Amino acid sequence: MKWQLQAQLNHVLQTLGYELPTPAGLSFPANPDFGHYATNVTFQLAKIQKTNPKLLAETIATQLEQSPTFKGKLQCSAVNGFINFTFSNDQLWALLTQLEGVSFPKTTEKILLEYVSANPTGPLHIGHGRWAALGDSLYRILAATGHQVQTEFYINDAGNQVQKLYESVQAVKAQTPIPEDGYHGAYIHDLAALGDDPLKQNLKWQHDTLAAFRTHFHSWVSEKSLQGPEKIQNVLDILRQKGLSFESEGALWFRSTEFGDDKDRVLIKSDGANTYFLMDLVYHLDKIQRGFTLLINIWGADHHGYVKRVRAGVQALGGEQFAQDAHFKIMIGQLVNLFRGGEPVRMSKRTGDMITLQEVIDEIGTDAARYFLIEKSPDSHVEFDLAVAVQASSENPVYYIQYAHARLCNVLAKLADQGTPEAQSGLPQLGPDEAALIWQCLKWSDAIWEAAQNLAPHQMAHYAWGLAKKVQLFYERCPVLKASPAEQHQRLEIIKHAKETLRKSLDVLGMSAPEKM
RNA sequence: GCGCUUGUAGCUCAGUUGGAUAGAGCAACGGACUUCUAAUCCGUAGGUCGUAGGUUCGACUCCUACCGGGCGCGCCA
Repeated sequence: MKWQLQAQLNHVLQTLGYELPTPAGLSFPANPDFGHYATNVTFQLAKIQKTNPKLLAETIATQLEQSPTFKGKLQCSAVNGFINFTFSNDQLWALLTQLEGVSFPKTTEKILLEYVSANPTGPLHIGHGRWAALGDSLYRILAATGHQVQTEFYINDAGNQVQKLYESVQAVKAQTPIPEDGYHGAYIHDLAALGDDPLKQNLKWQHDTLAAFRTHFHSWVSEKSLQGPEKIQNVLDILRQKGLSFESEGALWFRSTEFGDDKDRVLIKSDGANTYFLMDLVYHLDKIQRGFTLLINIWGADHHGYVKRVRAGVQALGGEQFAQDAHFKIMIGQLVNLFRGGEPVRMSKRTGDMITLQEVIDEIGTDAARYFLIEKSPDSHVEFDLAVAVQASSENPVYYIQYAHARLCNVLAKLADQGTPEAQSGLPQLGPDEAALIWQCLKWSDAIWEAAQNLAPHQMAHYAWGLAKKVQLFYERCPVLKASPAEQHQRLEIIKHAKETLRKSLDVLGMSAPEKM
């Protein structure tokens, strides 16, 4: 909605002869008295024209309201120098009932979203859960807003860590001590007992956990599959031709300092082995060669030191285009601290190892786990209390949102039994709680579009909560079953839309929308 | 030491990219159950936005310095 109105607004301002330095933007006023949308374009204009923003706002507001585009459709008023836009209740009703689907601005980027990409050397932990919730919700949000997006899991199945995994499992089988720098978790003993290829088994476990977490990937790319000599040679050739590699101390280096890295990085070690970094460059060039124009990576904060060198590499290989954040985004998620009833939880009671994502899912369920991991901005360090997450109380927003959905389903079911009211002629008389709920539903497209633009799934968690709040209020104050036929008809329309919007909101969060609770 | 990140109500966090009187939830206190499912709703209280400067019509937001938290600084992956 917003971008369409924004486009209209800019068009009208242009025809009125106002020259804007940047297109006028719309925002949601914090105070509901200030209408549904607001613009501060008057402040920018006043600066250029050296006039008083308040007077300017009054002039423009009048002009806008009289313009053919907005006349009779939108109330435009000048307050404190802002211009506020308000839909009448009739207009809200029309928007709700006449809206046929939602169209988003066209996008042309081909997006590859890579996330989790855990080492196949052990079980996933709660941090992986956060990247999984973040990545999968982001995928759902991007897909729902018309983006071309694919998700991918990169398997680090080559190199020392995997070697150590094999050695550790082998040691247990041979009943010899596990090497000092090997893996010592209880799961190593499980792997030894199972007898299968430990790497494949770990991958299966990870895959199963991610599936239980409702997280799905279009592709799983193995590091091994990229080890063909021609792919590696290709990367080395490009760097050499651009004069970005050099030999020193028996190793081959990438001159990443050329692109702002703190120091140059080794590509081929003096013992002749490829570094993990070189393989990552091969992988990223492969992404670009597959035709993706926007790469998004989600990494844990413990890898942020790696950002500069990979950016440098991608810029060197993919060209200037990929130097821009617009084409290569690296999202850093802060780590998660687990608690249970206020006490820190690090270790699993069962195994004594780091508590796994699977154990968290088993304990609190996928819905709650996903909500609490997605609720906060990726930049914030999450303090996640497992005891709160399972509480069936008002302390728990998961139930609050799902309960709102279940309540609406219940009313709809009862209404279906008792017979739905006939459509009424004439315009509905909307009360404030009805209008507020309608507006919250209409804002869904703005909310999801902005969450997509900002790569910020947590904004959808807040939106969903806000919608649930409006639903609960409506439920308290606007009975449906006992309403008069006219009221019942309009309320039925509203809760049908509200239910569907709640369901869509829960869906992009990867949460279920129960019909009964 | 250097780099990234973070600091907002007692607690957990938002803050629409520089706008209007800084917002929610929980906890606290007071109220509402002959209900469409009380897993709910209403009200009250709670703040020098880490500190100090700077930029401008206007700063939680941008810049600088300092203080505190987290993480990272391998020819590991």
